[in-house]
Amino acid sequence: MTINRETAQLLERVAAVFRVKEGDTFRVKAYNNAAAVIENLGEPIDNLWKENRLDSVPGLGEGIQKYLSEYFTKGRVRHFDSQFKKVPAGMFSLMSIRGIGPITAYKIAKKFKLTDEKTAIKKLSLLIKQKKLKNLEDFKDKSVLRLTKSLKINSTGKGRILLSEAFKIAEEYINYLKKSPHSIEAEPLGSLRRKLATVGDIDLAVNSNNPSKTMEHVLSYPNISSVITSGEKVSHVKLKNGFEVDIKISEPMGWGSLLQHYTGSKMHNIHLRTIAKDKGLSLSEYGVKKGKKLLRFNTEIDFYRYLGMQMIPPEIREDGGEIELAQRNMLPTLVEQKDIKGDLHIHSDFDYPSSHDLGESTLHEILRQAQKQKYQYVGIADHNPKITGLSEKETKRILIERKKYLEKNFRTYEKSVKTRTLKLLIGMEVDIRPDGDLALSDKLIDTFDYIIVSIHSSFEKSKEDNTERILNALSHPKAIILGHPTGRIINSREPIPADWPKIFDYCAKNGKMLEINAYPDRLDPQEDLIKLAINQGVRLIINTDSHHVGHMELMKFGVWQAKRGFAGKQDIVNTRPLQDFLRVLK
DNA sequence: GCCGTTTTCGGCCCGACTGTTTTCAGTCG
Repeated sequence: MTINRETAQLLERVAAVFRVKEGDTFRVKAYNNAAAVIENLGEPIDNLWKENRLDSVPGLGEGIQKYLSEYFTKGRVRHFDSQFKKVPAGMFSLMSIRGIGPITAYKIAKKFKLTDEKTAIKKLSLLIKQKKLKNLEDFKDKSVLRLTKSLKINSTGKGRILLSEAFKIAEEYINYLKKSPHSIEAEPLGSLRRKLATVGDIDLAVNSNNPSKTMEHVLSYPNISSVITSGEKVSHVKLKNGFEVDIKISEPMGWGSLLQHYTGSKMHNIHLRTIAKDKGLSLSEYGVKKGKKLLRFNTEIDFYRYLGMQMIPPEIREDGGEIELAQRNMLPTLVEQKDIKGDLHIHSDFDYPSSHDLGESTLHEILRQAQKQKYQYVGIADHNPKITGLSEKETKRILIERKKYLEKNFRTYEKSVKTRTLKLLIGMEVDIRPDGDLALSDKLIDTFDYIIVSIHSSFEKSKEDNTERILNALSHPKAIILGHPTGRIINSREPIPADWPKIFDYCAKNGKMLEINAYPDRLDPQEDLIKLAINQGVRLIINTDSHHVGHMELMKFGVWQAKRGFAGKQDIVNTRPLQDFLRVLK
């Protein structure tokens, strides 16, 4: 569990205790809100604490900040522990089941003395089998049935998944939805539409002239394994692959409002509502209420205009300053996929004793794909040869052979397609070693057009050490790109700590580029760091880190990540045409 | 507990769906 999830869960639990033990629902809301904010943070919350930046997070006030400090220092919070003593611990695991909130969880856990988190769900299943749950007032047959269903789903349910995975599932469903004669259009909603690196539930919307017929179509999707809830406007289903999908239906008149409302984020919408309220308006998924009159909106542009601001692109609707900019008509024009003119981080299938994994596609395949994507330049950046067991002389021989291989294949490619519209750059991705040295001698590095420097080992080093390592690596004149800067692997490796403002300052002053790595389980760096880098004047480059020709199409994920960091075309170096780009490279 | 270009007190987003109910509480997003 990541530190952000762990911290969010702690606060959610405190909120749950307050919910069942006290009447103050606003305090509950404050804790839940703080939990949500932490969960969606772009960087580890304990990093913020270490740097005394907790007060920069909206939703964390004096009180919760104090508790968090105690938590990170001592590993526990006295005040929280005393709250937890008031309830049977089993209630917390029960809350992970859909349909069970704090109140139901408490009721069940108390009645049946479920004091152990680890066994509570198992015991609940047993109680249902033994038909003992009906002993609980309010719990009639239908409730038990619903619970049984949820429990079954719970055991096979999945957590947050990669954007790329959610995207694929959503795309298939959307294609199906569009086939209904009554549907006009279908779109993703929520974090999927905002292009968050990970997605919890998949939410979709259909614009329809005949909602009831369309809902029938929605529920007839062949990949559904069970319908969890279904109403006339909203249904929630579970697919055969285990993923849950929410589908909302709107008539054309209210399409813009629905799309806007369910795209969120929650914090973005709450901020909009406070603005609306000041104008005497009230917002909902149906539109804007002015007194008793409901104003509906066909498009999101109309909706935002009515509130007195520019249309805000979904990718930046996180209440991270976008609303204030939109009100002043100062939103940046964000970078688009069509702006990208090259990709400098591609691994080829040239076979040699490499320090890390080789690519799987030939140069011809890579070049063909690059042309398909209308690129003007392509950079091959294989990993450096391994450092143990190879003499400098052998390494040199490998690199010469590789260069010959790439150049020769490039020439035969040009001949075969009879065009010269593509420029090949020969680079290399060179490891930043634990001590900050590069894994290739200066002399050999000089033979490349450019190198990308990346950390591939010793991820546990301190913030100071990492900062030194990176600055040292970037000091080489050919080291112009810092590859996957934080090294995070989503759901498996945390980003490394480093003094990013200091590193960005160095990059800005020395023309070094920060890579936005488009590979879906990296999407590195996170949006907050992209924002910071742009503010410090750092040049960015979006690369795919392709190890297969198919990966080159993942560029869109990097573009979306850049957008989430408020990046405009001018901030991204590989939007520049070839000659311009080559000047920057020098 | 959080928050403030009317406020350091007094507000705190809004609605669908479900189950068990004749008006609502709990849960979810």
